[in-house]
Amino acid sequence: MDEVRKSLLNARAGVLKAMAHPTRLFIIEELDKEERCVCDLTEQIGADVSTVSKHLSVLKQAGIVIDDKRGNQVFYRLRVPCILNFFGCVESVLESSARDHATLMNAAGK
Amino acid sequence: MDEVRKSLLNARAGVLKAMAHPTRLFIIEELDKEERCVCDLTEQIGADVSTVSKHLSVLKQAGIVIDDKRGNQVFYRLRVPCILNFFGCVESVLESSARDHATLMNAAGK
DNA sequence: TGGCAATTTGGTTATATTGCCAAATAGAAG
DNA sequence: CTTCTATTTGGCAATATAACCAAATTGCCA
Repeated sequence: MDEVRKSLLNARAGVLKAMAHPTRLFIIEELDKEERCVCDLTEQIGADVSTVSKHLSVLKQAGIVIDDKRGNQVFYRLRVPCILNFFGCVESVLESSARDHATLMNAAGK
Repeated sequence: MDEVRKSLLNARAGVLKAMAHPTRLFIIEELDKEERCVCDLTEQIGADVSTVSKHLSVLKQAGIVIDDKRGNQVFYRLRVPCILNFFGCVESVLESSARDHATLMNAAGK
């Protein structure tokens, strides 16, 4: 496989991998509404602050969010809002899976 | 966090996780062109057949591809072509990362 | 039927991820 | 300057992924 293509695929996979976690998807959705400080996200998520902080650093390193320190709080926001446009398609994957599953169940006489 | 929302986030993360690997992205791109048998993909990828087969089963279980056995070959194709629409956005994440990185480098006088 | 070709599955090892706790940092406020 | 609050970092244990090899499976075809 072409070296250029390989590194492009690696880069893309990196972005997807950063998104591929329920907590991080939650963060992305929340940040799409408006910026949030770590403390607010932590309260919403209900996990340890250090855990949330690490999720945020994964998103940051992937280039998905950007941080802004004001006072002793750090506010995060989405850098690339188009990210959420993807979910319509993800949803259609989920729906067609469910549909096929139902079809199979019917075919099986359940 | 709401239980319904939690399970939706889990489902979405599952689809993303299935995509978040260079080899699987490669497969998705190739299948977008036309269906392929495992042997063709294996040759293009240059990994062990069993490795490719496992990647395909990950994609299949996530509902991204569908398989069709004909003779002693198995052909895979995309179930939801819209998947590739996402990459424009992924690319913009990568580009803005690169741009910011360059900006930082300049600011640092490199 | 016996054997070949394509694919999947099981097993193993190496590596990566996740979540929590504890400790380190950074800034605000007294 | 000391303390309190917000956040990040380091470390650890549990779990998940990924790649390969070997073995099992499935369908052709002689």
